Amino acid sequence: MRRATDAQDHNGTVPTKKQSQVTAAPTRRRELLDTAAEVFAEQGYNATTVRKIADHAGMLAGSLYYHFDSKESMLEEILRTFLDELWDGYDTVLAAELGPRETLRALVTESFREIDRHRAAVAIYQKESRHLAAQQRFAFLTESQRKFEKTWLSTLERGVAAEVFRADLDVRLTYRFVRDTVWVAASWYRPGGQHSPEEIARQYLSMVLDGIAIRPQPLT
Amino acid sequence: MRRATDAQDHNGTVPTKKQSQVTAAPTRRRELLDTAAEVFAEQGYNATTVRKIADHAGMLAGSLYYHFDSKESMLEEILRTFLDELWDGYDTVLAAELGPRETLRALVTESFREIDRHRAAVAIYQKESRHLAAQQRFAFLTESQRKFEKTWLSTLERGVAAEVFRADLDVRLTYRFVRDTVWVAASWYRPGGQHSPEEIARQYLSMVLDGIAIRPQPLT
Amino acid sequence: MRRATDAQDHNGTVPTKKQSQVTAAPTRRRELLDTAAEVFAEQGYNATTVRKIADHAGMLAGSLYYHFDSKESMLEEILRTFLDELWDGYDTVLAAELGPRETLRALVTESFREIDRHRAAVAIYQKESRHLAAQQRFAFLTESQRKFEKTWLSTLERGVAAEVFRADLDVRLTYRFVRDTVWVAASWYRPGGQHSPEEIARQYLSMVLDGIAIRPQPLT
Amino acid sequence: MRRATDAQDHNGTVPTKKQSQVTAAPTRRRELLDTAAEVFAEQGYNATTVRKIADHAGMLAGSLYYHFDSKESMLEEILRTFLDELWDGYDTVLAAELGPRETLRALVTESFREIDRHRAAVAIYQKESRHLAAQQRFAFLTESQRKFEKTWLSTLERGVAAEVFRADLDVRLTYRFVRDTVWVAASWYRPGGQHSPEEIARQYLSMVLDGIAIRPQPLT
DNA sequence: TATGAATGAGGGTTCATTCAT
DNA sequence: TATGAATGAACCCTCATTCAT
Repeated sequence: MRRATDAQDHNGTVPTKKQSQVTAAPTRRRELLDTAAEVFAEQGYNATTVRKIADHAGMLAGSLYYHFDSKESMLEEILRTFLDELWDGYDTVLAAELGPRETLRALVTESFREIDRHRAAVAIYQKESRHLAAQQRFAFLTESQRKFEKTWLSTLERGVAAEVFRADLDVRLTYRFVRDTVWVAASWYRPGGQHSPEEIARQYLSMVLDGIAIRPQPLT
Repeated sequence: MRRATDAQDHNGTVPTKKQSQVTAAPTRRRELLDTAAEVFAEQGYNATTVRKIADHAGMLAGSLYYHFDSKESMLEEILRTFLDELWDGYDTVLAAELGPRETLRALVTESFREIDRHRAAVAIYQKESRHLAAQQRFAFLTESQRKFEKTWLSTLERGVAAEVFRADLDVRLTYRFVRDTVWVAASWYRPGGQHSPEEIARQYLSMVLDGIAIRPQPLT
Repeated sequence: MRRATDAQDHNGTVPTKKQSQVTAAPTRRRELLDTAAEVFAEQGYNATTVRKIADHAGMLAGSLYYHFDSKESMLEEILRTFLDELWDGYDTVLAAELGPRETLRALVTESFREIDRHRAAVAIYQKESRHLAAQQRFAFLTESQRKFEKTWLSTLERGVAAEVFRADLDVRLTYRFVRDTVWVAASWYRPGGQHSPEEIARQYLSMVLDGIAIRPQPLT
Repeated sequence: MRRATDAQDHNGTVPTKKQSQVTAAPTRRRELLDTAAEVFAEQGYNATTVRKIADHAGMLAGSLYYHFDSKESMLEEILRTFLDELWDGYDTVLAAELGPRETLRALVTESFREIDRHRAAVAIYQKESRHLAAQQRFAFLTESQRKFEKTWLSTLERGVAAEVFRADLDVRLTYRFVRDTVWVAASWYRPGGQHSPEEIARQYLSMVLDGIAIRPQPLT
């Protein structure tokens, strides 16, 4: 867990209380990162020039280097911030030690909340994480993914053991199914739309758990 | 002649439907496109240099321009070829005028077959189509997407009307759910793996239709 | 900072009519354009590499793109600036509504002054305008040429009507004769040489009007 | 006078009688050179790709290399052929040892005949000779130019001495005036137009010798 | 004689980055 | 903090040329 700059550690967990910090710097930093994330998400990391980010932020390209070491460090900070917060949420859920079905429900809901909060970051993660993972600097992505997989797989397995989830399905396949199903939503989700993250979570869970087909009425 | 031919021998022998004449030119063209698609899929279109493609093909960067107009035209041909074939398959399915449930089953199965055949192209489509669609040249992507949406939505609606699919779900949400669920598979699918496309389709359909939860045994 | 400044100090201090404010930017721009024009004129536009221009300007090739959009846009600006100034001069002459002979004299003199001021641009115009005119971007060349032709032809015709110019010559031929005769001078003219533009104009006019042959003494 | 290929010497003087030679080769060679010259003249040597020439000739770029060593050798042969023929004509004129006025008349007429015969070559010469002259390979251009200058200057000087040409003009200026005046005609001349080369020569000579102004009627 | 395919040396251009002000 | 100008590496692409067939 090398960190490019020290400043980073400081605002990793300042999401809800904004202006509380006296120094304006972290706020500006966050604004710039949000701007960058938005552009990265829309155009792709590679296709995004530093100039475009600067344009959106109303400054010149060179000026960004007063705030950040490099384009890549911006990307890193965006993804790290997102993942840190995601795991805060997940860890809280896991700490509650609910049953498998409730755990799954809670994780999915938490995921949609993160999509709501970090839509851009999630979209970036989706598109870029695979080839970024190759770089040493982004090893934390791989690590997070591993934790992620472990968390979900074990939840699913607990569910199968408890006869809450079907046993006739390939667990890895199910895992991918659930995982993708949730996260890809970031590609079309627009915060402030007609569905709240919780409402979307409810519908998704309903589909994932019970399917989209009407069940044949059993006997009656 | 490095990796190119490896990927080649696998799905390279598709010209069964196209030109029976084994003219060298089209073959070489296809080989190069397959190579390019592989690299595009792995590293992203923007991050892929023409040089890298040429390396994989065992030639120099400039030599590619004997066969193609530009890097972009390679991308275009890759996507077009894929979509053309996809719609061949879909249209055949639709022409059969099956019931909604069977149509959905057939479309999903066909989709996984396309993923099997054009994994790289699908992955590229997934990652790049959004921002490519802005360009006039790639307008066909938008058009295809529109047809796609219409096809799936109407199938789902027919199913709801026929009381085959649940009526309590937002249809657009369901559409996105099913669509994404299927296509994202391209991001992890590896042809020649332990599951055949049909087997994966079967399991996916089972999850999508009936959910992953065990149904509370009625009566007993 | 090699040759650029040499050529500069010579005709570089022209901004008397433009912006009195000595903002650095426009000056730099002009310096670079003068450098580029010099190289274009000497080696031909196509044979001139952007790197050569940069070398002459004492910078790297890429740096030119901070100031200009492209090599072509440099060419465009060079030609446009020249033609704008040329027409400023011509229009002033025409506005004076002199007789045909005086008009011709004034136009020729003005032309040599422009050659003196914009020798490089004139040389470029001479060599490249024909095939540039095909491009939409350089349509202004064709337009200027049309105005040019109209101006000269009408002056000649007025002169013929007024029995100042010979009537036994093909007017178009005469037009080309005068036009070429003047402008080709740019190919050998060197500013600061032994003849001032006005002196050259005088001699040229003498040849054009009265010929190089000694007239048979008419009776006396 | 180095020559790239031997074949060259053979068709230097075959212009009028085409198919007389048994071997078709030289004819093909000449055709290709004519094609090349046309394209060079229209688009400029540097802007002309070998492919364009080949297109015009109905073959592939590589095939030209069966006939010629290089693009540059084509250019060389085009210019050499033209200059050889030009000097044939000039030398004939000079051998006649006419008076200065008749010599000038004959040289100008001969020049227009060459323009008629080798329009493309003349245009190329006009545009490219300056920067080609720097290359060792094209030293013959400089040499020819020197001879040219000597010929014209001495003719003019003889004329001044014989009180046939005006003495009040700078001879070098007059030389350039006459020279340019004639040759630039290649830039607009179209063979087969309404004026024959001889007719154009006559009018040009009239302008050059007597001017375009009406002489003030002396006494009467 | 001509083709098809490839080479390899640039050429124009982009862009992340630097740095003096 | 931000700007303006420049760097330098890399990128896409072009093109004269080669060569086996």
